[in-house]
Formats: sequence, structure tokens, C-alpha cells
Amino acid sequence: MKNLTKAEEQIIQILWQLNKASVKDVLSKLPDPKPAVTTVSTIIRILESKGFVNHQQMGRGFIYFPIIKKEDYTQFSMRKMINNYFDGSFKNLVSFFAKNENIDINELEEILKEIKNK
Amino acid sequence: MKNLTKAEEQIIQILWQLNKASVKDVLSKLPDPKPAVTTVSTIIRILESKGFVNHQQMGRGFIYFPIIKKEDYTQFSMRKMINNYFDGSFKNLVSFFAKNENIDINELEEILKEIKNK
DNA sequence: AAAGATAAACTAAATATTTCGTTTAAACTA
DNA sequence: TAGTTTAAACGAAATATTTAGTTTATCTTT
Repeated sequence: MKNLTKAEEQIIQILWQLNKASVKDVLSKLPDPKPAVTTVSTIIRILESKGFVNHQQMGRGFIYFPIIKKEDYTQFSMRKMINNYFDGSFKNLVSFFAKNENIDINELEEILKEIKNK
Repeated sequence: MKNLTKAEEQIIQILWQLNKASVKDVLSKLPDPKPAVTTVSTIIRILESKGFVNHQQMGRGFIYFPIIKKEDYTQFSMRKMINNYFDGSFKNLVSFFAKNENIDINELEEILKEIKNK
């Protein structure tokens, strides 16, 4: 799986959110200051060349859609994160969050309970 | 906190590992094909200008050391990761790992037990 | 002290990424 | 059909990142 640059990531996040979108749809979701339409168009084309996106004709123009699932890229990114920052261990990640008091034991138990019920 | 580029991240990881190191020490830890010494030196200087690293005189040259803790940068990165890929929720992250069978319930319970005993 | 070695600073070239104006092709309108 | 509008493709400029040679200063050795 190829790495996404910052600009590419911002755009594909929008495509993941919308499922299908024209260049203008994507542009409208971007925060101010908005880039030029052509900028968005170019980046989407790069995403296509990297194999993350595809398109279909739709009336006048194209509708773009992701062909890599957000979950797959998430997994790819998390794997790297865990390797580089948690010594390759998911357990270390959870411990880290517990230790740093972002999350406490009770909350973790709640999470566990919820997961069990699925 | 400033973002680190790929090259910068690779270097500071080594500094985190070694605690203190000369340019040559860092270079020796880099995988082949090794860059020029000056390249490493430049990137360390950039890390200093970004406030991640400092140095002290040591004999002939400098010894560099991180002044941002790995844990702090980890937290910074994880926060972004969770915001962008888990809807801002740590719970979602844990569910994701459970669901994707990278980790199963029993393993999670083990982790929880271990954390409790601290 | 002079010559050589060493290490950081500086500078600039190479590469990667981001941005957008211009061109081209197709569709629509008068 | 000719002129206008629309949208993608192209090309290239602007910016950011990476790489490393050259310079400068200091230390070491003779």
C-alpha cells in the first residue's frame, strides 16, 4: 500500500465520507481558504494513479469514489504507528493510554463489555 | 507541537533510542544505504530549529539529545490518528482492533488484568 | 607554528509535493 | 452549426523536503 501525502489524505477523507463525489462536491467540503478547483482535481487524479480512487462518467463529468477502504488504510497506518511508537505491541498502546490517564480502567472495562456483546 | 517529516522522524527515533548521540552515532544506526554524514547533520540541525533536539559540547564536537519526549510526540500523533480515523474515540480504536481480529477478547482481558496490577 | 584532520555551518542542488493557470475536448444553447 | 459553458488533462510554477558538497573554524600532530 502506498503512503498518502497530507494533501492526498485530506481529499480521500472527504471521499470516504461522501462515498461518491464530484470535484466540486469535494471542494465544497474543504475548509477555507479553499484551494482552486484544479488543485482538487489534480490531487484526485494523483489518488487515482496511486490506486486509491476510481471514477465513472456521470452526466457531464466524473464521479469519483474510493477503491481502498478507509479501514484498510487505517490498518496500514496503525501498523506503522504501533511498530514505530509501541514496540510493535498493541498491548503497549493500550497501556500507554491507560497510563496517560486519557482513559481509565473502568472505561476500558466498559469497552470490553460492549465488544463482547457483538 | 510541530509535525515531523519522514526523514526527521527517522533521525529522532534514533535519538530517542540512544538518549544522547553524536552525528556519527546516529549515522551508524541508520540502515543501508547510509546517507552522507552532512545529511544527518543537517536534519539534526532542523530538529533543533523545530525545538525537538538540543546539544551540548562534548570534546571535539556536539552531543545531541531529544528535548521532546517520545511519549509526548506519541500522544500528539495518536490524537491525530484517533481524530482522523476513529471519530475521535479511543473506544472505536479498541473495537477496530477487536473486530479486525488482530486481537481477540481474551487477549484484551489479559491486557486489562496486567494494567490493573500496576 | 604549519599542515593535516575533524566537525559544524552554510549553501545549493535534487527531489517530492502542492498549487493553479492554460489548453483541450465535449456538451449545451442560441 | 457557431459560440458559450463546463470539466478534465496538461504543464509548469511555487513550495517543502531531502541530500550532500564546500567552507569555516577549531583541534591535533609534527
